[in-house]
Parts: sequence; structure tokens; C-alpha cells
Amino acid sequence: MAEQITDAAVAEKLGGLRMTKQRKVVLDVVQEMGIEHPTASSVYARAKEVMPTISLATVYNCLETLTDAGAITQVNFHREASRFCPNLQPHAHFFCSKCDAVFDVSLQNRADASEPWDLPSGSRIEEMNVAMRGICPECRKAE
Amino acid sequence: MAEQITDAAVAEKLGGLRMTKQRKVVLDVVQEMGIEHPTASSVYARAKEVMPTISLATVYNCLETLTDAGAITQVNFHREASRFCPNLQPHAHFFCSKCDAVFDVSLQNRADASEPWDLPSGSRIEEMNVAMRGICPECRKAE
DNA sequence: GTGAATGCAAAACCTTTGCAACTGG
DNA sequence: CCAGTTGCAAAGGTTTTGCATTCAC
Repeated sequence: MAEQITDAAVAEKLGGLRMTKQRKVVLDVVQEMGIEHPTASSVYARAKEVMPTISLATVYNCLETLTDAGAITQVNFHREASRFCPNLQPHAHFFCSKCDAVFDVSLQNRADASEPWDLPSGSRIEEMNVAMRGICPECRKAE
Repeated sequence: MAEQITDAAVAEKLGGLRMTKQRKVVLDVVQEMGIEHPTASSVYARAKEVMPTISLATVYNCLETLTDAGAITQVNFHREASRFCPNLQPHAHFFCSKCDAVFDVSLQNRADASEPWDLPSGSRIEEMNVAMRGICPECRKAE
């Protein structure tokens, strides 16, 4: 998985911050569960299997630290619980309203997500967030 | 404001539902405060000036009903409190990280927001949500 | 050794819900 | 009239926080 960054790279990005056992476990879990786009409590559930003493608050802290460090991204839709994603390429998310799965949607080659928009002139865009809701191919077949 | 729908049109969309005083107040407030993209509690604060007896729960109920009726839209970013928008045209939102203002960003003529993406083939898209965060022109000037 | 991070429990925050009283068509 | 709506207060789920203890560097 070329887009996953290494532990060393994470430690680098953490700057002066420590790579604790908990942070490593949380990072591993998010990378392992990537395609599911786990919520904080899914990460907690899985992390506890590996490290039974880890607490939910620590999972939240680690997820925030890792997000700030750029090692993972936080994915939100409406006001549902946040989900986390190890895919660091620019991409969008597709939320299936039938099965609740979340899929990565990649940018086409040479495409620019900001291109179709009349962006406010003189502004600086720091982050772009594209999400869509619908019925995924699997669920459409089942209809 | 051509894009605002009339009370009659709302009543129409409400189907068998009633156009109560509270719903009318909430709709008026959202349309009046449109550019600010008010949160539920901002709507509540303003609505109470007009109708002191209105309750927060009713404001939430009305906002949901009006959203479902297609009279307004709900705008979310990360896990911040939802904001509401009377602009019914397809558009995106720009959130300024400095001043917390929210701006509408319109689609360029003939542009299609879904075009740059490799959409999952065989899926049906029901809704598309585009948001960006950055520094607005005003705040950049102030820097 | 020492500041940063953890774990726990409690709090915060936005939003939804249950229910008796009320009201619009 | 009477199903649908309101107002109130209480509960809900997710996320954050305070603080004593522990740990990574």
C-alpha cells in the first residue's frame, strides 16, 4: 500500500511528540480496517483486542493527534459519528444509504476537484471535502 | 430572491402537513439570515424575538421538516453544529477558519460537480456534498 | 528525570424523544 | 373534531476534559 506512510514518517510528522504504544496500535488498526472506514468506537473495539487496557479517551486523543500529523484523515457525513481513513491521496467518499458502507472515490487523472467551482477570489483553500450519498452497486443489484 | 420558494410552494411540499405559525417563523428566519448560515440555536435566538414562546425542540423539529420538504438545506462540516441555508441551487460551501463565516460557492455554468470523480459504476448518487475550509478574502487582507 | 500521554469518570455539546396540552384545516 | 404539532424536560450519542498516574525519550 504505497499511500500508507511508515511509522518512521509518522514519528517524523509527530515532531516532538512521542510514538507511544497506544498511538502505534491506533494507527495500525486504522490502516488495517481502512476499507471499512471505522468509527472511533470501532477502532476502540479492535484496539482493545490488541491492548486490553487502552481507553476510549486515548483512542480519541490518538485519532486526533494522528489526524493532525497527517497520518490518517477524518471523514464526516451529516452528523454521523466520524470515520477514519488511512488513504492519504486526494479522494472523495461515497456513503451507501442501504448498507452504510463507505467507499473511497478517486479523482480522475489530471482532474481537479476545485475546478467546477467559482471559488471566492482571493481566498486560500486549505482543505476540500467531497462526499456523496446513494446506493452502491451491490445494494442496487439486491433491489 | 428567485431561488427562495414561496410559502404556498412549501405548503405544497409539506403534503398533508400543516403550515403552523412556528414553521412559518422558522422558515422566515432561515431565509432572512441566509447569508449567515445560522445554526439551530441562532435560528432559535432570532425566532424567540418574533415568537417568545417558541421552544428549541420545536425549532429543531421545524428545521427537520422544512429540510425534508426541500424548503431549506442542512449544511454540515466536520462535527460542528449543523447550519441551515435557504439557497436551493446546487452549490458548495466555503468555511473560513479565521472568522467562522460560511459562504455559498456556486457551480460554474455547465459544470458538473460529479465530473472529476471516478464514481462507482452501477451506483446511484442521491446527494452530493462539497465543502471547503480556508481563509476568506477579508481575513487574508487582515493578515 | 521530566514533560507529555494515559486512563478513568464526569462533563459538554448538539440533537432527539416521550408525553400531556394544544391547534390548524 | 382530531391527527398532527407544540413545549417542556429528560435522555441520547459522540466527543472532550480534568486530574492523578504512568511512561517515552
